Amino acid sequence: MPPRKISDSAVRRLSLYARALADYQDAGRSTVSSVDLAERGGMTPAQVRKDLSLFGSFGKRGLGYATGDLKRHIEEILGLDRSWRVALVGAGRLGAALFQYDGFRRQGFEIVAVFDVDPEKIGRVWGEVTIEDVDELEQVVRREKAMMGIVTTPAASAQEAAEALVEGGVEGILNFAPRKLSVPERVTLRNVNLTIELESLTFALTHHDVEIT
Amino acid sequence: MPPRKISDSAVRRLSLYARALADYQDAGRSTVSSVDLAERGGMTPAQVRKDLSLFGSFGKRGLGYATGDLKRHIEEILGLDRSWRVALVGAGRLGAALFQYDGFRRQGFEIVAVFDVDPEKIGRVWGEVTIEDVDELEQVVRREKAMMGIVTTPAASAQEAAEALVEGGVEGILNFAPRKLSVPERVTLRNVNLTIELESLTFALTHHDVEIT
DNA sequence: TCGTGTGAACGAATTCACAGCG
DNA sequence: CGCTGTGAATTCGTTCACACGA
Repeated sequence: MPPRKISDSAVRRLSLYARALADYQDAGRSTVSSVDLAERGGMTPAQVRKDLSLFGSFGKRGLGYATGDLKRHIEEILGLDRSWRVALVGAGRLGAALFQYDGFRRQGFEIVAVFDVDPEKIGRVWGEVTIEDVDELEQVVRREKAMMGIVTTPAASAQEAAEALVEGGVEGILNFAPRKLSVPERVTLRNVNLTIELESLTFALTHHDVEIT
Repeated sequence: MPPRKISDSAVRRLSLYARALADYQDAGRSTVSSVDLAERGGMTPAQVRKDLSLFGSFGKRGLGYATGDLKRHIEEILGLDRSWRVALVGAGRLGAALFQYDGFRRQGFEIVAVFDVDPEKIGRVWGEVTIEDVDELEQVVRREKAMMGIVTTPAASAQEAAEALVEGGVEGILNFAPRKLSVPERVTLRNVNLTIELESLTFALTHHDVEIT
């Protein structure tokens, strides 16, 4: 039922729908229309319907979508109907912030291992996990069966971290280091570059007259 | 010389070019081709040339682009040839991580005020700034002439934070709260949603056979 | 009637391909 | 020759508009 190919932006919109549906559910709405979802997420109703129709026919004509039903469908599509074991490389401030971030746990992301190079940090206990030496990364990741890795190391060590994660068997990496990583084809890579986000703002403020699409 | 309109992705690529150029400069390369820049940033040479040509003719045929020159041009285009005063709302872990983040300072982003609601945190000193009460936000932001704001509050207080920032006179907001913010037309808004980044990964891992474009 | 689902139309962004200049 | 700059071609994503079913 999923299509052969899909745009990343469509996938991200699914996440937005899931969140909006959770809110509607909390508000006691048993049914929502594509118009509802659209204004909630800042897109058009047609886009909502198109996105959803890629995966099936979840709505009822004249009525809309059943809130809980659609939410479950989307969560299943996104793979959120299970928990995900995650390894975190880099126990700096950003790593700590992500480790604590409640939104992750709530969506079923479980950080099962944390790594750093700093002897000062190795051995410290964060909640249920003990910070381990990156030298142990591959074997620990394999032992803990982590499927995804998050890289918050400095740029210089990010590639090394990624390679160890791949060796350990992760299938996806979320990279916060400002550096292009090379990973095998089979491993999915997503980058978050905080500097670029701010620079996209400065461009807009520097060129108020330019429309950014 | 800037076009009437430009895609956000093109702007973000400019940031990537700037970083790549800095690296080439450090490596002593006085000239780079669109092919060099492309493989460094994971795009095509044609795209690099198209992006740059939107803002001028910076290259020499048969030679390529002068590294330092092009870097300066791009930094000017992005507005990085000056410093930016930034207000940070939310002194939690993520706020702390961003406050410390060296990449920001290096690009000329200066966090000149930090706010929180927690009486425990208010009054604490972070480097050069003292954490202040969000009640003071508007006047402090105005006094400090902050042009941009970063929101790292919980979702529930994010809209309020954004409104106070706008009242204080900021022209751009970078929002990390998982919540759609409404701001006046003239204010530029960028969102970073960490959960969506991870969910975009879980989708990919759940549908290995689906090509994500 | 209301709102979905979807082929068709549109528009935007990327890639092609080559003329032109150093 | 090598590589840029750019119109033309193409691909991709979004929006339109309406048939259809509840």
